[in-house]
Amino acid sequence: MLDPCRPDAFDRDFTLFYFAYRAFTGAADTALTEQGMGRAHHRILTFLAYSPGMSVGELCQALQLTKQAINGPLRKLGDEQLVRMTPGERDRRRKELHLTERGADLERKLHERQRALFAAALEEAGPEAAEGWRRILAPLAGRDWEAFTRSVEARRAEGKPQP
Amino acid sequence: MLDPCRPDAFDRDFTLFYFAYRAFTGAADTALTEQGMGRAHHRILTFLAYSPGMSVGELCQALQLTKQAINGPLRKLGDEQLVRMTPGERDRRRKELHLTERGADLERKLHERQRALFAAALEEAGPEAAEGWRRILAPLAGRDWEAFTRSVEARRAEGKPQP
DNA sequence: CGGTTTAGGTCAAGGTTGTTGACCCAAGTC
DNA sequence: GACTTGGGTCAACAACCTTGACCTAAACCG
Repeated sequence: MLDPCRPDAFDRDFTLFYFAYRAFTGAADTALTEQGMGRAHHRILTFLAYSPGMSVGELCQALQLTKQAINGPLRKLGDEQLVRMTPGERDRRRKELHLTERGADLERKLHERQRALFAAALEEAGPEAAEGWRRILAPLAGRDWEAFTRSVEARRAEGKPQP
Repeated sequence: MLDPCRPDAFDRDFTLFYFAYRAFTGAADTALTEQGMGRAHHRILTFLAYSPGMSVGELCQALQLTKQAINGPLRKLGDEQLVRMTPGERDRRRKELHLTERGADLERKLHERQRALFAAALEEAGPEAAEGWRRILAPLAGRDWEAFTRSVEARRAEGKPQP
């Protein structure tokens, strides 16, 4: 099954990956540009939608950006009432970040099309398609992804008991 | 099957997408940085591996970059004997771009790990995983991808008869 | 308690990477 | 011969991110 010399089929997958990612982010980016925002804002919204309650530092680590780079976009999102920042209960130095109603709405709007495309692919190709996608991407994403999801679930587990 | 309000499962997929893409490009980028190259060089190699014979203009369109932005990286790749540029047969204004042996070697090295991960996922999850991956990504990639693959196949069909 | 570490914010300088705009040549088209 | 097109080049500029230094407030610790 494995051609050791050159499994050329993958060349196509690599360019497909590139196109898909660019379309994925590009659509949201152009929508945001009209509101004076960009890639960074998009990413923050995406991450907070999946993982509410992150701190600034965790966000920096997840996005691999410095705090200086994050500060501008994050402040703008706060000013626009899209992200709420509350001091942590146990450690008030931490800022816990959450989407506001408006922020969640915007995130939904940004990914409306992508969700629809995902859903359509599931309808057409069945849930195995989504499973296949995850089984390919997760190994590609590697340790960073594992660490990230672990931290997300830890936060979730911790938040549930005392809401 | 479709929750119209918020099919929240996809939030996770979106962050996974981000991590996977970053890991995918990041690995190659760091490898290239040591040789004074970067993202753009990586993309050019990837695209030429899948689609040999592209012209400079087609490459610009595929990568959505201006000719000024492409010129530097492309020249460097030529200087390093990684890419060969030959005037087109029918239209000598066009430059037809191909990987050299060394270029193909480098591309293989850059994607070695990704190929292995793909292959491992196929071993483990079966070919449906790769099919699922493509059935999700292709709709996401949209028209640009369709147009691109069409042009690639047209070039292939044209090149075959008279090599 | 007082010293040290940690989370976060801010200012400044610098680099990389891309853009637009103008101008050029050589090769094709009419 | 006039015009268009593929490609190259120079220059100015903008977006974005980096490093590095310095600051506050809160937490930790002997």
